[in-house]
Amino acid sequence: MGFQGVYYNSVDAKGRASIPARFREVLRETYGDETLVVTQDRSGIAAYPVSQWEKFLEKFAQLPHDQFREDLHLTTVTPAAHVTFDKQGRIQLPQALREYCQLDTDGVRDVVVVGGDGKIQIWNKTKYLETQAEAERRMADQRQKRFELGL
Amino acid sequence: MGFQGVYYNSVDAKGRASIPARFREVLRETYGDETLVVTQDRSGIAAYPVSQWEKFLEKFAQLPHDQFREDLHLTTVTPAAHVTFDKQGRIQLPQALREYCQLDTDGVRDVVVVGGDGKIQIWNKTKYLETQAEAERRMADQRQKRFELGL
DNA sequence: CTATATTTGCCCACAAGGTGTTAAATGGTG
DNA sequence: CACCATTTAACACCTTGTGGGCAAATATAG
Repeated sequence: MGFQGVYYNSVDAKGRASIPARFREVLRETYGDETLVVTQDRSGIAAYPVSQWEKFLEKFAQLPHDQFREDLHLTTVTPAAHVTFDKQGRIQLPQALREYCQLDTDGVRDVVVVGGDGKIQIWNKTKYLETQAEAERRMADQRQKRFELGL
Repeated sequence: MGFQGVYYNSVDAKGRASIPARFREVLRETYGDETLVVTQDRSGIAAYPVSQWEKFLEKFAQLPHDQFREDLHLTTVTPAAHVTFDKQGRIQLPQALREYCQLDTDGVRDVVVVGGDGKIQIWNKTKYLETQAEAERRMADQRQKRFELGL
């Protein structure tokens, strides 16, 4: 099983984020990795097992040199950083990424760590709740579709 | 017969909720499951027998990558957690879900556990009563429809 | 190039949260 | 009213997250 679940955590004054023990376990056991690659992702941070990230890089290298590749390079490849865990299971988030998802700024410390298969996402909690609320509002009109899926 | 009935229960200080013995029985005998998958559902928590949840996931995987799928992923797939019963028939509700349905916060402990076919719903009791009252108000205008159904 | 500040990593200790068990309370049923 | 099933309370134990101190590394200023 991949990364699964939503966890409310916080970053400390030094910009360290705790990654749920469960996720660390999956990282080791499913991916055999000890390291994550963190980068930007739709106003949040995405963290990938290194092995997965490397697979992505190979595909990326094959891309034709067009606008898409350039944009992807700028937004995703360039800001990426390899991070390792300290003894307490925390990773150090690069300052650039913290700024990018408006952490840090005036005492914002609450983050939401979300597992989505193959990757871990780290959100500014406020942003997460807003995004979620919007999605929910849109979903309200889709009861029939939900029902058809067995929910 | 599926899950049926309304039960007023409570969550303990650590966020565990008792699931009615009747429901546990149905879970075992009708679905052959020992585990539930809990997730968000319209400001409450929905709990599905794992087997049902897996069927849903298969259908979900087939969906085209559009807005609806993304919203469903964010609100339903992502926050899901597998939970098992302890000796007393309780399940541990993840913190994120408790917060989502405003449990826990300032000593709110009362929940309503409702059976709806194929799933179990867990509501904040206050919210449940409000929702119920609204539904009843809307129903007042539907006497004809009710009559046609033989009520 | 040296001195001073800032960041980063490492370690410890504490607090909060989760798990399991036992015992008491509650509520339905005969 | 008494019995039984079931839920709730209380407790101890373990895991996990969080904050702080300190030293090494890096950056900044003199």
